[in-house]
Amino acid sequence: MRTEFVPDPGAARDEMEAQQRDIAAAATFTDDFEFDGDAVGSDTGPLVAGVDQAFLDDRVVSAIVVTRGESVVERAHAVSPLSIPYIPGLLSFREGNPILAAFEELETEPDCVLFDGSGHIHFRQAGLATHIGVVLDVPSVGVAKNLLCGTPESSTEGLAAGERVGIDADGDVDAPAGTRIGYAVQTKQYDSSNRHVNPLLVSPGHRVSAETAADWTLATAAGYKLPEPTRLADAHADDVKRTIDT
DNA sequence: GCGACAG
DNA sequence: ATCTTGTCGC
Repeated sequence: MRTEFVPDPGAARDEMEAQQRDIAAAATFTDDFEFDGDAVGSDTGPLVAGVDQAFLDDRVVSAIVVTRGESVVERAHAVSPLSIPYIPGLLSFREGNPILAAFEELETEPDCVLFDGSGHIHFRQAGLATHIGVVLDVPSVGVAKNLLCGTPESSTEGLAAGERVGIDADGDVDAPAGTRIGYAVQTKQYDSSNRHVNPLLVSPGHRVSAETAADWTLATAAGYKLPEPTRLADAHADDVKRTIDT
């Protein structure tokens, strides 16, 4: 674990931003290995983990669910106190350590981790998925429901399931304009209905390319908008939260 | 000064 | 993220 990159909620804002630039420099937005879509659906394929959180008053439940093909390999969670409020662009300083606490409870070593939030799609190219991915030095992907920054190369409205639209860096991103930082990914869509499903905003966290990040998302989606590992982690976090109550 | 902004 | 029942439309 890269302890020098562990987030410090007590740091000053400019120090947090400086650390994010260092993390972006240490991150890799290229593929570490070949992506095998068929293997992902196999029971002998890669271990994919989903991470999600549920909130209480001033505490947070961080849940991790590791899957391999159709089966769940392991579930883990941690309950932690929240030290700072949510600040756009500094999410990892609020939720990073709680997530790392859950990872300490995890025995499995995932081949890829799906985080709820952005990775490369970030003002300083170091969103939650990138930050934690670099700290743990594990291939990671950021899966968000809303776009933090960047500009779609074309309309992301009415995409069919399986389609993707590139998201490029703009003036809000600390990267050359036009740099491909992610994709709007349509994992689910109603074909014969008036209803619409908004695409997910996917970006590489660490050790994966933007294209592969989108591939992982589509390969682990199973009929629902969210990738299966993420859905399961979401449900697990809620279960634990209900057990604790208020 | 105003707007914009993952969870 | 969270507070929450019904309700619209496959």
